[in-house]
Amino acid sequence: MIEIQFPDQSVRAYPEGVTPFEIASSISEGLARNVLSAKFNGQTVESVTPLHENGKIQLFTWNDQEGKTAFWHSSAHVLAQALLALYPDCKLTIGPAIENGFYYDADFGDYSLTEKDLVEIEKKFLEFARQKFEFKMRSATKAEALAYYKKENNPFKTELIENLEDGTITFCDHADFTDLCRGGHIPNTGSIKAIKLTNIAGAYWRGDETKPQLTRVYGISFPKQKELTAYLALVEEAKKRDHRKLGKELELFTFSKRVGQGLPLWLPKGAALRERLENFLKAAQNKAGYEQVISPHIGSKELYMTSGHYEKYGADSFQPIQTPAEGEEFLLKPMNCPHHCEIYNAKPWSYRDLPKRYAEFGTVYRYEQSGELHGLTRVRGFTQDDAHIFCMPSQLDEEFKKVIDLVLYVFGSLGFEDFTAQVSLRDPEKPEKYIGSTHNWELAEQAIINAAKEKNLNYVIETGEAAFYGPKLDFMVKDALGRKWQLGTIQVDYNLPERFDLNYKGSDNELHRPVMIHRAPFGSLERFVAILLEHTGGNFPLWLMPNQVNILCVSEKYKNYALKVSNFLENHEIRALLDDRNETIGKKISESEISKVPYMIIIGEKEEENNTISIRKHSKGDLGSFTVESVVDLINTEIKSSLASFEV
RNA sequence: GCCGAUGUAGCUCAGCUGGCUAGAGCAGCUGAUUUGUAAUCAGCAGGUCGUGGGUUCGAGUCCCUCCAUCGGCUCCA
Repeated sequence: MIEIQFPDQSVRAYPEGVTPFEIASSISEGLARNVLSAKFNGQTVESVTPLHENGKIQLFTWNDQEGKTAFWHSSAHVLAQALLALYPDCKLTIGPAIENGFYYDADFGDYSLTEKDLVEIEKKFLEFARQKFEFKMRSATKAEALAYYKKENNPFKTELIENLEDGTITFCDHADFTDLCRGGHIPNTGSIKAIKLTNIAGAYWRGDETKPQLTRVYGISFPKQKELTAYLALVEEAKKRDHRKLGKELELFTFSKRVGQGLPLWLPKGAALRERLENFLKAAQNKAGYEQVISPHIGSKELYMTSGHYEKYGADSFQPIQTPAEGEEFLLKPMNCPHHCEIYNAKPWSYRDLPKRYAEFGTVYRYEQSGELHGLTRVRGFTQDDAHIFCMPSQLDEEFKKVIDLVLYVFGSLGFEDFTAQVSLRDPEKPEKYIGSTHNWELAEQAIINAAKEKNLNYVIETGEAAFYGPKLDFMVKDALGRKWQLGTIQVDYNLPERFDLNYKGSDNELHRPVMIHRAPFGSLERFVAILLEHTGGNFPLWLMPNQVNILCVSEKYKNYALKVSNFLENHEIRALLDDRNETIGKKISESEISKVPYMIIIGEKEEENNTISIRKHSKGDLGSFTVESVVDLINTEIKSSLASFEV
């Protein structure tokens, strides 16, 4: 007998060789039916793996992420089986579970798979799934594994196996299909009741641009048809919050083929919104001791050679502009840091002057590959809410934490709660990607980790994600469709001060090197507005709204009174628009609701007589009759309550 | 940049396997209506069917080029 401990700490005895599935059956028939995967002593095991020692068991169902992962991982096996059945010459590579579903990469040779083919593949998939094939793991020696895929003439699998240690290689069989696999399956294919192959894409073998491109088939599967239907409805709903769609509908920004791809044009409402964001941050930065600076949109090529950016990105950038007579070379400014270094260098500094905090809403231009452009989230010209802090090494920790406070204030005031902090460190295996001494990198990485810990950030560490000159703390958020984007960023940099020979006179009367912090709470105004649009669905916080109030006249007769109301609001700094068109009140309300204006003031005979107004709240309906003064209070109270407080 | 898909009026879309002057709703303009909490009625106007080429008696529809967009990959200072 062995002793099995459950997550609630209770312990039960089972015969040696018991499987997780049998354990589930011993608890309840329902659990046995629903159990999808299991962990034993923290290790993922098959639900049919016999257990031979005492240990802790965790059983997972569809309600657990682990259960879903096993479900989708197993679905990938069935997808591979279906692909091979329909396209016997295709070469399978890998197919993992992902956050929402799974994919499989395969080489179809000269055949190019299209969406029309997906229907057939789905059919084949379900045909296999229904047969309740069991997933069975088996070990193989390296020689056996290689022999199998040599016979299959599959160079991709062969390459994978070459890199594996002999003795650790396992296969998973179901039906007559077999695949190289580490494990983690559901008991059998029968529980996969619904499948949707969502799209086809190209993907490079092993994620390497220089290697062959494979065809990737994405899919998602469910234990019930109903859940697939609900999922697809959810995706449709999310598409309505797409910032590209809302930006057009709300007249915030546009693009023009003639201006050029990836170059956003801000329409009046969008520009005003953006300006409010800028003013909001400027006010906080003033409080926090920042000074505004301004730098030009181009800079001499030499500037970026000094900073090291030219060497790193020069070849893949917009190419230098040359002056007609002298042949001098200038680059469109791709980042503000080198300019700010030269601003720092404009005069000598004492340690008493530090930290210096230079802020600029700096518009920069970067050549992004055409296939990379995406609405406002990835563009070729954008404005960073940039600032560079030059401080003594002893001030670094405190300055870094102050920046975190500022970022949290910005996120708080805009209702962003759903973000993760990502500590991006260098990849120790690829030192050639980075500049600067190991010692400085270690200092900087430690400073960031300390600050993240001390500020109680919920952070994850990603190696290999650092900038080439230093590690970063990035604030990541998801868009409507769950894609991750970086918004705020804070970066520690020992390298640019070195390259620009920045210094200050210390108390010892010697010259010392300052440390530099790059930071941008929004990241870029473009991306920030995009994500804000998707998070709010266009219902921005009231203080940001292009129009806060629509004044709607029941008929043109009440225009004069409406004008008085309009002027009153304007004098109280409320953004109100008067709709005195010859249209029915129903139509005006409908249009106002569609344009998401937060408040409507309705003015007719009653209101004019009693010197009142009636208020309707967007998506809520009629609030009743009020004085004009009370509207101002209502709006100001709402604005105050939505803004976080910022103390320095 | 790579793989795949898409491109018809300002917007959202219809136009079947190629066949008369390319349609609708919304928005716009004109007129009537002066309206009470999500769309008043009528009329008018609006398109070289993304671009350039080709096939054909005939192309919005088929083929190719380029451009842009969308979904991924790669990249992201």
